[in-house]
Amino acid sequence: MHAVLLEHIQKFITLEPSEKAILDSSLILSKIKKKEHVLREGEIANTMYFVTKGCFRQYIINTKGTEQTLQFAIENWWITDYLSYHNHVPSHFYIQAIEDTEVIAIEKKSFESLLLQIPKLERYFRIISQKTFGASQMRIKFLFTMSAEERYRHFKNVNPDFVQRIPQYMLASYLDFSAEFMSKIRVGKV
Amino acid sequence: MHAVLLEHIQKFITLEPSEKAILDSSLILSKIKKKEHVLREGEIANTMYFVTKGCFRQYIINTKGTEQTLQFAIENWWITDYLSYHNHVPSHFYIQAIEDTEVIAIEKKSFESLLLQIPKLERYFRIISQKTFGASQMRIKFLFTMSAEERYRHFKNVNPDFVQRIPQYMLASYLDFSAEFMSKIRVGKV
DNA sequence: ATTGTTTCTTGAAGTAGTTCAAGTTTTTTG
DNA sequence: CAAAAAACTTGAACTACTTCAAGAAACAAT
Repeated sequence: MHAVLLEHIQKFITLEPSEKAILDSSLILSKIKKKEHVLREGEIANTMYFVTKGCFRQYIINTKGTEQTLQFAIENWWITDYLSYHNHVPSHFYIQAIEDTEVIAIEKKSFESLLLQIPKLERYFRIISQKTFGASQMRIKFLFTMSAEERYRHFKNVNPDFVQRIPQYMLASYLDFSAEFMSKIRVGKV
Repeated sequence: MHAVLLEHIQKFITLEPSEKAILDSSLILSKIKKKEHVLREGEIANTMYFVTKGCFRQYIINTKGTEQTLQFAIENWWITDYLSYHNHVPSHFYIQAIEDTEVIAIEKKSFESLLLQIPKLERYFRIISQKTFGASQMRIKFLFTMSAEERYRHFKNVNPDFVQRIPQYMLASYLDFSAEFMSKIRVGKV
């Protein structure tokens, strides 16, 4: 039923049939329409989302009133504001669907009870969050060492399909330059 | 014996006396002299470090030959290159002591066997790596939204003692501006 | 104490990117 | 298929930072 998540989990741990059944019965698939938010600045994040189809983005609104995307979450990614989630503090971020998106949403309460029922899941989440942090380190490395154009070319090489799929101004802000500069890079006027 | 780590772990999970004993017997404290490296670019990270005293930094050498610090690890922080660690690929980073430093170093093998003996530790590492990732998201937010001077003032407000403790050029690169510009910010010539 | 090494400072010149404002194209929606 | 909304483009003026080169200060080691 929740085949996508189950497969992802089983890349890292092995589940008994009984555990799969528990998982299956405690997860709810939910559909989020394009442009809908699942988290806004100031709210406390108490849900984790696993994207099975579509795409979320995490963004902020800066002092100039411009949106800046900090992260995308496509198929097979978990997303939430972990700091708000763990520390019960208001979030600095918005999380929004940028396409019609299907997710498995888990509330903190059900998440904790799921971990009690299937302690092995702690391992799964431990491994993926360590890897996610590792990816975030690489992201900072790229931001520090590459020019705007290099960041764009590199991102496009690694994610050719994804680049086609999203508004270019969102990608520009994710790569930390302006929408106008993105336009110039793409035309080659830089 | 390894009181610092034990305390840190017990902020998140509760250990039985027997589990504490296992932990205690399987951990080794090690001392790293100032400027010594525990990881170099190209090597595969297969050790995790928990800093009990002193300070590590993770850095790269950019195309101009300048060192750029991506992260500091002080007391109570775990550090390694998680991407290299999990994927068995050569690291992009250096990890170096910037003071005489005491760490608990755990090799991948002993780490895995420790997790088998005390599965509860999965939970501990799950929680701290989620929080660490959360912190990394905030770091990217600050890099995106604040000017160089704002980043410096903010960092100094949050970590007044730490700023005193490290070479300013390392902090400059961590905040993503040049050592010269740091100097000008501090004097107020900007 | 003296020498070498590391870190910090200063100013002048340069540049990779931003900002603004306006127009154009593409996509979405009733 | 119109009309509205969203996304993209363009050029000109600007600026927050970098780079370079050289000297000064602080620190460490014999």
